[in-house]
Amino acid sequence: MTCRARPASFPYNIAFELQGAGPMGVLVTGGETETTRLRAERLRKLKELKEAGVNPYPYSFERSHTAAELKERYEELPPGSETGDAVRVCGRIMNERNTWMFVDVYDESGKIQLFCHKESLAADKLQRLRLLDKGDFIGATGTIRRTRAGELSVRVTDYEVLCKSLQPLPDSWEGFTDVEARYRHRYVDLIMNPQVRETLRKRSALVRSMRDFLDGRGYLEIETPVLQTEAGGADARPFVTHHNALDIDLYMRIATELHLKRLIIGGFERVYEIGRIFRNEGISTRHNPEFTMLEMYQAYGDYHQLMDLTEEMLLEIALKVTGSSQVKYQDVVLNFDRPWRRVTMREAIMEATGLDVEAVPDFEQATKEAARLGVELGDEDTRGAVINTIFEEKVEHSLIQPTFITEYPVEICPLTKAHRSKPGVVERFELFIYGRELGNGYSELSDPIDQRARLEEQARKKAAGNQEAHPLDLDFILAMEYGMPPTMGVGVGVDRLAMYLTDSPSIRDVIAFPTMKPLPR
RNA sequence: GGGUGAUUAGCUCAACGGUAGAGCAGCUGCCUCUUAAGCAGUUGGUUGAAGGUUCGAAUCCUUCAUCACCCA
Repeated sequence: MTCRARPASFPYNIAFELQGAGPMGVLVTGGETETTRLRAERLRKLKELKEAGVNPYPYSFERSHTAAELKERYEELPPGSETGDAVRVCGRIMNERNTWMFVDVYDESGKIQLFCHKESLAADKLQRLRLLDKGDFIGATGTIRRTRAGELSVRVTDYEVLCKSLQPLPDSWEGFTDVEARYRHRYVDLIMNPQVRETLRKRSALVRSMRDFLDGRGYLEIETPVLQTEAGGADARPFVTHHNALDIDLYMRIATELHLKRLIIGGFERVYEIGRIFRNEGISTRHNPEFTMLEMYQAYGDYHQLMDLTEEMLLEIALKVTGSSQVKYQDVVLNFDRPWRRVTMREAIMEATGLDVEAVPDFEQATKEAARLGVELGDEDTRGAVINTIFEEKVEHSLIQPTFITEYPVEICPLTKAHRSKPGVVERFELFIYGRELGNGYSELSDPIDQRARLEEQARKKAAGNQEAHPLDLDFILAMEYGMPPTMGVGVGVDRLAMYLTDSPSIRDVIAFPTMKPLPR
């Protein structure tokens, strides 16, 4: 049966689908394509290897050195010199020159060149090299030499195939640059673009130093539920899922806040979680539907101490990940040295627009001021919400260097303690870097009666159709009635921080497998 | 959600109403020599999908899909 003659009812199976491929290996059925041909060549070589008694998918390989270890160890070896030092190296074949005389093999640490010459490699093994392709894995035994051209090499005396690859790799000279293909086939992106591996390594270092910082100060990392009957703790739409045995809908968490506070109520004084958060919102260079956030809570502290701690932590992370407190990001240099600027929202708006929001008495006046400033409003329904929108429109984008904005309107902060001396505002800060929100912290509201009133107000908004309003989590209020000590708590966007510390323009660059809309079958 | 743009060989890109091309990869041969991929030859396409206009469409129009950027 030919592919083209295949009736529509032909049963799909993976082996058949893999026959053909569209652009960048997007699997399709049927059709004689270039990929089919390239793949068929590799299948032919695979068959020939098997016929020659070679297992192209063996079980292990005992390596003596990585490429980087050899480079370091033989740094002083002069060009043109041979040693008798036997080594065993392995990795992926990325390049071949002069009909397999020179083979570039990459392991995770870097490149090592294989030198395959008839003087040292048996004739049948030499001939069999031609059954290999770029992308295959190889393990080689040989002796160390440095070529006249100065390239550290292994003079191969024997080798074995460690994996036969069936898919052609992109052109290594022109590179693999198609953004969509890179994200959809991240494994190819990782093979071809070393920068991608470096970015993910730095992200790993970031998370590690974040943990080190908190663990070193006695914070306890505790995991809280992803599946919840109410998704609270933030203004966001949740994902809904279903539990079959219980036959109930569950929501995926949009914050870890309400559970971490329950732990404070339970007696832990320093807790944190670096956890995956899910928000059912749009996708952009700054938003992925699932992302990672640090939330940290500490008893007996307030938002002033919290700003100090946040500064200290982020400076330490920047130093550990990038080696400097001065971090180049896109067109600017971000200065993480302390102290960072702290300014109230009122002052920031006044500075940018001349408007003193303290002189704005109510919602009606606030909307008039917004209109006067050319700020378009959406579904803002309170004075505080309008002021916040004015801030977002007129100030936020200008906060390039790390800046704490403090004293938010009470209406938009249902989980925050009222300011101890100023009416209408709460003890909250948001941290802005490069014009974007990176962190959010406050003196946590601990009055159960006030908390209930604020969440009931949110629930009214939710009932009225505001899908981002907080739900009324009665168990959370019950917990709070048992008593929560004065507490400070902060959330920090790990992905956005990773963007800054790796100079990545898109959040997708710092997520190994970003969310992609599926292609039609 | 709105606007703008992109989608052509495995990869990177041309061709912009008149015969679908190049480089690299692949294949064959030669060569035991290097690093921009040794030399020579050669294969490879439902131009994202479906309609439409036209003597003729990769090119113009419509719808759809995906991605990017900007705005909300």
